[in-house]
Amino acid sequence: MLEIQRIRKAPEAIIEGLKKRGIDATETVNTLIELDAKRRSIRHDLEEKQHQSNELAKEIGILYKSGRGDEANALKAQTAGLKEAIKELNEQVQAVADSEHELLLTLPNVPHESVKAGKDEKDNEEVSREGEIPSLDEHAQPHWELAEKYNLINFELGVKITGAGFPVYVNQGARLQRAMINFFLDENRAAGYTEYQPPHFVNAASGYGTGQLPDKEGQMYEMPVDGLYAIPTAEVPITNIFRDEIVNANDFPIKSTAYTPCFRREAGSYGKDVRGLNRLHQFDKVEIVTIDHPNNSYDRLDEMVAHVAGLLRKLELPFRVLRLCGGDAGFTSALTYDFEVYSAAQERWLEVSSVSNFETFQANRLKLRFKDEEGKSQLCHTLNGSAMALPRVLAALLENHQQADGIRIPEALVSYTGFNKIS
RNA sequence: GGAAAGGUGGCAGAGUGGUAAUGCAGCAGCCUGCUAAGCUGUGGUCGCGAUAGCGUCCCCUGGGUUCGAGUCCCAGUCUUUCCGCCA
Repeated sequence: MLEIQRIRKAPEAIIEGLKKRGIDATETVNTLIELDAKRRSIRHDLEEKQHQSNELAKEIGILYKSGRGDEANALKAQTAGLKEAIKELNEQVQAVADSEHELLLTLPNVPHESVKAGKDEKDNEEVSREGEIPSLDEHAQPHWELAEKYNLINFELGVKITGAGFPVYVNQGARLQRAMINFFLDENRAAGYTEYQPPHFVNAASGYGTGQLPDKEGQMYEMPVDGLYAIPTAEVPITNIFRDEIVNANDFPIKSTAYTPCFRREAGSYGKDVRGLNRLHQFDKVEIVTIDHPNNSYDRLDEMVAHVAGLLRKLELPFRVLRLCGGDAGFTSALTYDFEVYSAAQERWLEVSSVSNFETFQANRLKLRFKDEEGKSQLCHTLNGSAMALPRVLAALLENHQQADGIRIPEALVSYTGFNKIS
């Protein structure tokens, strides 16, 4: 959620920035400014009346104490009108604040200056590319065939137990999953991230805190009896650790990592892209979350990007980094870098990680702040990224490292898997 | 699931109708041969204001009673303890 103060201060900059997303926010911004002015003016009146009322109550108290009940009763008569006015103003201010808030929620984050205007993924900019795309022979198979051939993943079994999109990993497939989780967590920990094991269900307040609610409600699995939601990413429980907190500026940067399964309904996505591991209802992911001072958040973003690149390098996967254009970036993001690994057998790029700086957009809803040098509360910047999402890494691993007699496990993973080849 | 007790500032902890004691911690300043010291100041929020300052709201949440609510009433919620069930 954008800060109303920021809109009030520089409405033109907001409107200009949002144009990169292909949004004309002129009307919304103008309405917001009107509502904001109205709210503050009513509030001013309200506070004045409340002040009068407080003063009167105080006087009445003093009069009673000194035994001058008659005078007190005379004053009491004056309070009736004030009370009425306060009640009414209160309702007015609430109504204006509600519509202001509602409107504010419709505005996405303003893109960073480096973000190009654009409509969709075709307008994303490639900022770097690394690793060699293997030239596979004609017998090269996509991962869903490899998974079956080597009995790594059983999709049908998942359908029997639960439903489509809930695969069962078996044997070396299961061990590889466990190995990757440990590998990623160890790497993240070595890079200074504190490891967490958070709940896999969250309450509604946490859903609102990170912005899954109210807009993406249909994307989460929900347990209405208990009012809980299955997490779509570890970002939700991890970031909400810091909800309503005033963190110590000396602790910056606050770096956290967690492995969790992720649950997504993926309502409305069908077709080719859902084949195999490309789109699942339950998958494993190791997430990194960073909280930092506004002055340092972009340095931190670069660090996180470098860290994720290091992971892919160790997995010996060819990848490219994209800076998402305005139209393709997420609602809450100011700047997002996507990592895509080339899937040789599918002959296309697969998104394996996404690293974003949300600036204050998330912190504003979370009320996540720190005390600046002057002792004033200021919103933190939050960033997060996947490091990494397992299914597509697994897919790329299987496809890119396939050989005639099996699948080669990259060096860095061998001590985790306990085997260097899938056969 | 049953019963009881209880949610007060970063923490501890008073306050049963008159507008949030006190201690500790943190921060800022001052002082200093009593040195694991002393003194002073310092909660959050939003609004007005250039600063100083002024005001509003905040004692789990939402309602209610009252001139006035941390305190009384109603509803909800969470925590703790005991019992039951249980990996």
